[in-house]
Amino acid sequence: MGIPERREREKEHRKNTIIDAAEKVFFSQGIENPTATMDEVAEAAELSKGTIYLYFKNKRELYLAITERGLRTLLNLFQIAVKMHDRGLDKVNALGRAYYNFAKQYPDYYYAMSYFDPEADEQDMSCPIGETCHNLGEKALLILIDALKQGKEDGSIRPDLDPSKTALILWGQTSGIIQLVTLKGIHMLEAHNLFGFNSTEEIFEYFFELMQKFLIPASNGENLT
Amino acid sequence: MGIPERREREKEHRKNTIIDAAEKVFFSQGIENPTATMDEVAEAAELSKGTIYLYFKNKRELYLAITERGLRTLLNLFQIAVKMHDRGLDKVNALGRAYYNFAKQYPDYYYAMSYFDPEADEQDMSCPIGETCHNLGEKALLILIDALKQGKEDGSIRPDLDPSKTALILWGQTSGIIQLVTLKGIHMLEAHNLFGFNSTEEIFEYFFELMQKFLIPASNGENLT
DNA sequence: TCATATTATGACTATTAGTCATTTATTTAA
DNA sequence: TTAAATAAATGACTAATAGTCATAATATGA
Repeated sequence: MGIPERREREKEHRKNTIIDAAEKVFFSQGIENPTATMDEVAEAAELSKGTIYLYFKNKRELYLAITERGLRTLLNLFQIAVKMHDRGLDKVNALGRAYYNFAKQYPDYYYAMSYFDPEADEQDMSCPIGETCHNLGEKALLILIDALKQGKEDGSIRPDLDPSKTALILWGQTSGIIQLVTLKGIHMLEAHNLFGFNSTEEIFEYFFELMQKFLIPASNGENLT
Repeated sequence: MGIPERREREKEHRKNTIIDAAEKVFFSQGIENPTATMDEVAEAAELSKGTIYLYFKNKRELYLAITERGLRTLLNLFQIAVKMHDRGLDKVNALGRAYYNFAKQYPDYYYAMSYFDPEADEQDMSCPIGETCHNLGEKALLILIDALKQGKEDGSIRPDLDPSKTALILWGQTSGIIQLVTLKGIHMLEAHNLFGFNSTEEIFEYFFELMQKFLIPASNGENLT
């Protein structure tokens, strides 16, 4: 009874072939190639267009499949990052850096991902790939929450911080900074001579310093809900 | 010789009519109606499609014109916000709140704007409207920089902060949080019972508290470049 | 009133996402 | 081995829509 299983494997393999082709096409000609067509994807995959639609409901779903790959990559980096450190604070730091490095190393994936969430409507979520993406995003956030929890326990992070709330804030802030540095403001930054920064890396380091100061236990501890 | 002037005025007026129509069409059916067509815009404007293209180079430029309106609205709110307060710190606070309120009050404009920057490529910038948007964004940032400068002078903000750098960081962080709260994570937030928050407003308030703590002069002043 | 310049029109073209009747390949069972 | 049944693949086709352009309508000025 191995035939259905083999078929399933082959199906999965073909799916991946198509995603490979889609990445080639979507990522070519600079980021977010707006002229990428399904015909091009089909040609790159050496399949007919109809076949593509046998494996993916529509273009958007194919795009989501790329997003999923990006999320898996990021999650991997997160898992490595937390393993490399012992104290909670160091883990949180490493997670932030991992996020930034991911955006720099895989700008295409990052770009795809940054389009996933904002556009995430019911339609997106109602397909299996959409759900998977959602779950991967949650997993990443959970890693951050755990690191914060651990930091409270080992004393490297202020005891008055709520891990969930703080994780959410950190996530939002960090995303914002990364987006500013990597996508948006390249023109703006250059026009302003980087706002006094010598490099985009320095912007992120500065931000990091601030986060650090916020996370560590204060000598004159004040309370935050 | 008043005829050319009148013509110019009429042209401007017609342009606005078209933008009005475009807003009606683009903003209908929930945010980012992907089925909004130029034919619909033409019909809403009671003009033929060809005429639309007499006033706007393409769909993207029409979309940018909406973005411009959003930016002008935000800039107005910023100008009001700084006028309402005396101390630099209070101005900075008010600016953050103005940004958040803008996103809540004009979600469609906010959505349009959040697509302006990420997609801003050479093409966008090479048209007059794109440049105008760029300049409006810069103006907004300058208001924030000025507020920070003033805060340093009047002692309400830590003297060791660099206004430009800090403004950039604040801008990025705040955008990230607002995006998280207003666009992205609605599903995620709800799935997690708001991560311990009782409302999205509370998330923003929490964030705000943190910012406050970061901005005010520390009793045991540490140095930040 | 006529010639010129400006503004408006909508039928038309080009592009591309998505479909579906038909063909090809594989599996099953007699 | 072969024929029926099932699954996978094809590509010509349809529908939708951004953008064009030859033509028409309107306003201006002499």
